[in-house]
Amino acid sequence: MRERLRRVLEEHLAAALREAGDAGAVPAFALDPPRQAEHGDFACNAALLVAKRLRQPPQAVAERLIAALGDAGGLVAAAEVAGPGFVNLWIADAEWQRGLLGILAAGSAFGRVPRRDGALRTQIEFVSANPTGPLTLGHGRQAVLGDCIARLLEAVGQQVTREYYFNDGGRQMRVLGQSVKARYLEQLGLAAPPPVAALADAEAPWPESIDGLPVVFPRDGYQGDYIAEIATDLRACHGDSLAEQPAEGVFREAAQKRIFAEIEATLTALGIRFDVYTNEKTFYESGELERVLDELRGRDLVYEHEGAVWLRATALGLDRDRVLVKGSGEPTYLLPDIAYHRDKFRRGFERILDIQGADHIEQFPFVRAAIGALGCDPERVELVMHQFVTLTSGGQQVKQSTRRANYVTVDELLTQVGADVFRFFMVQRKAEGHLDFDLDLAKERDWKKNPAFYVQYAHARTWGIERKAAEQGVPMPSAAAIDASGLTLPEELTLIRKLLEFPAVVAQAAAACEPHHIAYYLRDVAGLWNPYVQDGTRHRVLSEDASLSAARLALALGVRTVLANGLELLGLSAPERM
RNA sequence: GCCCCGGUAGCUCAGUUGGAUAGAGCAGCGGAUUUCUAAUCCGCCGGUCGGGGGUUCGAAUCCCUCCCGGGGCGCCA
Repeated sequence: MRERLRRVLEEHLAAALREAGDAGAVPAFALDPPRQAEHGDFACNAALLVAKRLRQPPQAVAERLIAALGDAGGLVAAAEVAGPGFVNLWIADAEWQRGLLGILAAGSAFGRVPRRDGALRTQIEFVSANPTGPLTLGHGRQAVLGDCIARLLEAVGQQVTREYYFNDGGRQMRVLGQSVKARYLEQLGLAAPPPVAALADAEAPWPESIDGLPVVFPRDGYQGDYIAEIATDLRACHGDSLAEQPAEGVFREAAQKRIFAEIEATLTALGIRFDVYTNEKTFYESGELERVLDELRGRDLVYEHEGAVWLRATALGLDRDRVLVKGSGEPTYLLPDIAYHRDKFRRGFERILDIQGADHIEQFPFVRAAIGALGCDPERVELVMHQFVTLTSGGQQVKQSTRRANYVTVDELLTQVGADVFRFFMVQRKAEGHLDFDLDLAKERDWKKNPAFYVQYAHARTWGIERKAAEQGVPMPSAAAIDASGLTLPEELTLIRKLLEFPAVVAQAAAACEPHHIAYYLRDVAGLWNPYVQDGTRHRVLSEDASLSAARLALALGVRTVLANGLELLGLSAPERM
């Protein structure tokens, strides 16, 4: 409808410009629902934009535009010039009613509009946590954010691959193995646990031994309880027979295996499935690291300094150089990351999206620049950055400390609030801002207060009405033969207008990779629908008037369609009753 | 010191890529209904958009500058 209107306006503008001897193109003008309902269904600023070129005051241009427009073939019910030269347009009721039928006809496809720029093959990498411990709230936010962006891109026609990149070698995992072995030895009475005070404070003295027993727990070890649990499991299976085994072997492997299984279980509980898991080790084993290094060297982007191999990033416009291979001969994370990103291109992805926490963004420009130097188009690699999550409970911020393993995990929160609420809260803020997770509000079970339930309940209500209709023997309207002309109340037309905005909201959210727009939009729809149903004294959906009842049932189906499709985009369930 | 991200109502945050009188939820206040310390409905209050300058018909939005908060600036990932 809006596009039809836009085309008509464009024609008239082009004609006016031609008449004035201006051969230039029609500028891109706004045609949007204004903030204030009194300003019409759509407001257009075109007259303001071309006034100068026509050498006429904007108001006069607007007047002429309206005169030329007429009723645009029954589309427009009224038009006015307002303010400095806006054209406010009112759409005929019948058009809105027709629009509702369009929603019902499209069904689950409503809002899923493939964009003109085609079905890109898109790869989206997120979470990518190494298996050293349970997922934290920051990971949780990234997991939900990445998955929702993937859903949005799919909705506009892109072919999305969800990918998780990890490293089960390297220093982190070495320390993990050492941590588990230390707990194992402690449980067997062969080692002493480090004092609590020393663990809590990085500056505190670290004893070599206590009461004749050695302290083997690493200074920078992983302190979470899950480490001790893994050790306990090993003891249950193998008794004390592992005491002489190296930390690198069975300890590290057992820990990695179990922790990864837990991460996958958490992601499954969140409703997230990855298509591909890529291990950093792949690039070591395939010799790809050497090749990348050689190619960079061939472009004079590599040099040696103090025993290390450096990337000459300053030659690529960055502010400093970075180490690719440490003096120990071990690559830093940067080199495999470059190899990995090139691999993404080689696998044929046309668009590459990295979701990263604010602490990792420093890395991105280097990868991107290096990729560009290797002949890949850096424009195709995009970064979505997100800030951290703080947890508030009882008006107080819950202190989180990674070092002391004193943090709330995704799992813990999921058992308290459930996946739907968790997802909604995580995706409801824009990514670049800090997210304050209000635990009290998340645990609130009153649908009126908890925004996730508020939306879901609005959906469930459409089913409640359908059940009521069935009880009363009122048939649901069949999509082919709906007469929506009875929907004339202002609140009904407002609702339809809102429902029809959905495809534009999806398109915008997808284009910007900003799923929070969907969350806000759904709350708005629910905020119109819930009071409409609640206020049953003024207008009941089901009444004596059979055709009016049918029209309002159609409205309920329209609301259900939009809410269900929107909840799906956010990965929330759309319950039929609550 | 340098880089990135934020600063909008008491709190948590939106603000459609420059549009008209800046919005929502919660909190607060008032009224209505109501058989309980509850619940529901309606209404109200609430703002120098961090400060200052600039760009233009028009700025929360774009540019410059300063202030505040978070994160980063490693041969850790």
